Amino acid sequence: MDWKDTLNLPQTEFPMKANLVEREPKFLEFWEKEKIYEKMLEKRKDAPLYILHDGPPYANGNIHLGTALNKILKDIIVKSKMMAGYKVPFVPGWDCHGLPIELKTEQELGVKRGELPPLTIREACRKYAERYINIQREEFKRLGVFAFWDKPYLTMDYRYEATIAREFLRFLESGQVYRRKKPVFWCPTCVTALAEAEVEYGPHKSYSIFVKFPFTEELKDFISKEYQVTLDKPAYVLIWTTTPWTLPANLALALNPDFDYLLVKWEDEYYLVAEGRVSGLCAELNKDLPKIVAKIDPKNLEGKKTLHPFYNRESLIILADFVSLETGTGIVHIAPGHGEEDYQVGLKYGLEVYVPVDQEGRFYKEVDLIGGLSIYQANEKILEILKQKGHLLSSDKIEHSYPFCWRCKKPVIFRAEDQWFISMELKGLREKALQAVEKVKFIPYWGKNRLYSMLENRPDWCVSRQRVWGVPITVFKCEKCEEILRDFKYYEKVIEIFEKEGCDPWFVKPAEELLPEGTVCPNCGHTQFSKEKDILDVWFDSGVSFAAVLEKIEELSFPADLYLEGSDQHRGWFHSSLLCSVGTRGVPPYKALLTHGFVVDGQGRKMSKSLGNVIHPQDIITKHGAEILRLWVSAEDYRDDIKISKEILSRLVEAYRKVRNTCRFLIGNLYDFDPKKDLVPFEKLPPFEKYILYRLSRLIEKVKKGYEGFEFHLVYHEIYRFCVIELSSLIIDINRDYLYCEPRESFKRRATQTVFYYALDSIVKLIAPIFSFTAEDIWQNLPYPKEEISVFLTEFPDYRFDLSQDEVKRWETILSLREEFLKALEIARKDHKVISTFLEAEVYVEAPEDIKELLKDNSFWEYFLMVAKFKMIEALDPVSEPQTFVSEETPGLKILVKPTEYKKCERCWQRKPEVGRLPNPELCERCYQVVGG
RNA sequence: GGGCCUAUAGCUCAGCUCAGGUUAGAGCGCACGCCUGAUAAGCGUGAGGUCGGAGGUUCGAAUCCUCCUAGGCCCA
Repeated sequence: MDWKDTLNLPQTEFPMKANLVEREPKFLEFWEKEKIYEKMLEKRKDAPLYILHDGPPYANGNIHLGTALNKILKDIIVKSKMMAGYKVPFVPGWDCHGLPIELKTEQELGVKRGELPPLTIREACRKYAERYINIQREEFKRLGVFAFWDKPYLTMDYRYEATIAREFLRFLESGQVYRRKKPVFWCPTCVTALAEAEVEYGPHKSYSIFVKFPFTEELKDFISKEYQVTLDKPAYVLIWTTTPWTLPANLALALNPDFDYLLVKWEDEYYLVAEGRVSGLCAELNKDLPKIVAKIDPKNLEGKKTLHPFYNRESLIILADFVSLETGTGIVHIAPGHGEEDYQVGLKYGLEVYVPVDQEGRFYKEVDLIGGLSIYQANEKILEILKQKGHLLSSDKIEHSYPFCWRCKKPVIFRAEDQWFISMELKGLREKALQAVEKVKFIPYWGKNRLYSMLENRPDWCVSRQRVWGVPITVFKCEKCEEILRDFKYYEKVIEIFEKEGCDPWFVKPAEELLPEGTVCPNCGHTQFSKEKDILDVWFDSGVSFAAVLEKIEELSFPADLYLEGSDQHRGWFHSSLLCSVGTRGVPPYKALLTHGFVVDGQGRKMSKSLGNVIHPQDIITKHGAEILRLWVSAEDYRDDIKISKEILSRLVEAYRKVRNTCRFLIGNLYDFDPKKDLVPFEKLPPFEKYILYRLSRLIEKVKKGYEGFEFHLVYHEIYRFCVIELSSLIIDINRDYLYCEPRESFKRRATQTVFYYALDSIVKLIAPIFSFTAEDIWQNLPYPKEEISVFLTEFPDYRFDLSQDEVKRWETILSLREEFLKALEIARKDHKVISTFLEAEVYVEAPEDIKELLKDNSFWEYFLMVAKFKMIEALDPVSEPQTFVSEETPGLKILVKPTEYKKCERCWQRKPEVGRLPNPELCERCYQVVGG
């Protein structure tokens, strides 16, 4: 007969193949239909709040692996915190305003800047953002992310726009905002100022010219007298520049006060250069070493003047620390209107912020010689003029790193414009921000250092943009005396309008309709006011999200427990949020900051179209399922860069199958188990089962700790390892005989099932934040009554199964002895070929005194090693028995494996002495009893 | 060019930042073998690392210091 029918084989509908790609949407549907996330929150309505505040992705384009990684990490936190007993309302957001969308929209409409009225563009931008919000929302949902998808926050919501304006006014009113001409990155193509974040660097070909600034008579005299030299030939200060077009704006020449300068004679002319550059210059200019005429202390020259190389005016000699010896002549041409450092040092010397170039990069008509030319045309013309005047020493071209506009990819320039700034100093914003950093917890710890040094060094925040898709800088100015209205009372009406209609009206209504009736200038009594035209930097929009979201939405609270973004956000959102919050509330908007790295390919290189190594989330979802993406996010240590490759994915797929299959085996063997009545109390369990449960409680401990410390890769590895070792390779393999062959109700079988029950119950909950789809799949297939309709409505297990230290040690020794026996058995099978399966083996062992005690229970070891016979004997002789295995790990341990003579029980396949001697010759005693003779 | 970070077996990670100390661990993959009552499964054994490189401190360094190389983020 076929004894198979008498066994308790596993039974389950839970499929081995997950078919994730097809089945994931069904779980998404289930979660949505059953409102699982809402129920989670409802269930924890009185639990302590945990606020993870979503950093808004830009509402443009599809999601990529970086955004997917970010949202999955957040989801793992939302779910794990919730299952650890917190209430975690997660409101997703989108950043909607800004140049990229405005440019895209113009492109789609086929128009250029300014060709359409602001409201038309704004309307189109709004539609564009909406479109991508919907796309991205679906993509995020597909990842299995739980959130308030139906009520996200959008920076273009009317109420949000009103908040942005209000928060700006707080800065204005508190005296932290000023307007000043200042060089900023300026894109002449897009005709706008750019934020630092909107500029990218790349190689660029520029001129490389050496220009002569003639000494004034006064300077000649001074040097002649002071240094006892006769300047019988023309004398010049020599400078090097890559931007000839900035020469018309030159107002000064800067020397480093710490360098020595030389007056040298080359051919028939005198030049002033830094001593440290002379030999370098000779090489570059292909000249012989010059004759040194005098060594000059730059401090003596401060305040002296040269002539401009082609205009009839002078250029002031000044001192500046930033002048270096790396390139050029050690003397820097200063144009305060066209460079940040130039501007800074210009302020110190009281230089004018002179800008002869208009918004589109053309010289103003009234500029001599080059009026009306673009800066590129001017480059050529200036070279010509310099040559003509004999003031061009050398001209060449070089390739170097240069800033480009992140949208149009064209080179940008530095150009001073009237801009609005939030001051880092006026009200001590920098100091307050630095102090606030001290109060924040950083994960990893070095984030603190990074944010700190950025705040320490950053310039004032230029918040104005000359565009329309954004929130206006709500400032009224008296048309007569130019007084700015700073008091909030002048703006209450506008804010109210914004709340109801958004900020469109600002662009079309006259000032008097936006101001409270009867407003008069507090300074001069005038009644006519003008509106500011610029809009706010988008970083300000997202920077005030704490005010628009955390403070406004009832379920949330300020400050947040956690902000979680990529490491670039130290200069982005982490930074702007901190400034906005500290500047208006005096405290940081977050208690902790968590940073992750960037997604790179298998070789650690960044993903780029040009390298052709880009992987899209969609590729992985349609091939493996979103679950694999979630595993990837959890398995990798996000503090470093996060690698992804085909090999990494295939390892994840295999790990996934292992976990799934292990759970499937547990499910299949619990089909007749009712925890209510069949559960064996821990104290009554046999030692091995107890040990496994002890290991399970250690796992639970580690996993919870892993979640708490945001170390998800440890969670992943620990759970995976537990499935492989403790479950699959140990108790499942060893106790399989009990499950299949012992009577259903037997103690041995119920004891094993008890372990399975605890293991399955724990694992399904512990993996849920990561393996969300699969945990739900398992939950829906549990063979016993479920406590909740979804695994997400449960909490992490808190079983504690303790063993004494001695008992744990004992088991560790038993397991290492087991490894020795397995080695011996494997050698007997593979090398000596005396057995083919361990079930056929007889094991004889000679043991050292200290472990004899552990090896004396023959039937335990027969069960534990799954062998036919186990026997400890006094002495084994490797000489007479050359097949004896001598342990290296455990000195004195010798093992001899022999094939058994016992016959195989046809039911349980174990070899037993009594097989053949019972009424049923095919069976062993146990099986004979079980099948009832 | 500057700031911060990373570099341990083919892959993913432990160990290492603020305590330096036995032959550097795990799982997967790979090779070989077993099983065929988890079966597009399962079990076993084995081979893989001069801890990115070079110096230094120390009786002793994957762990501390310096420099270099490669890569990432941010800035110029």
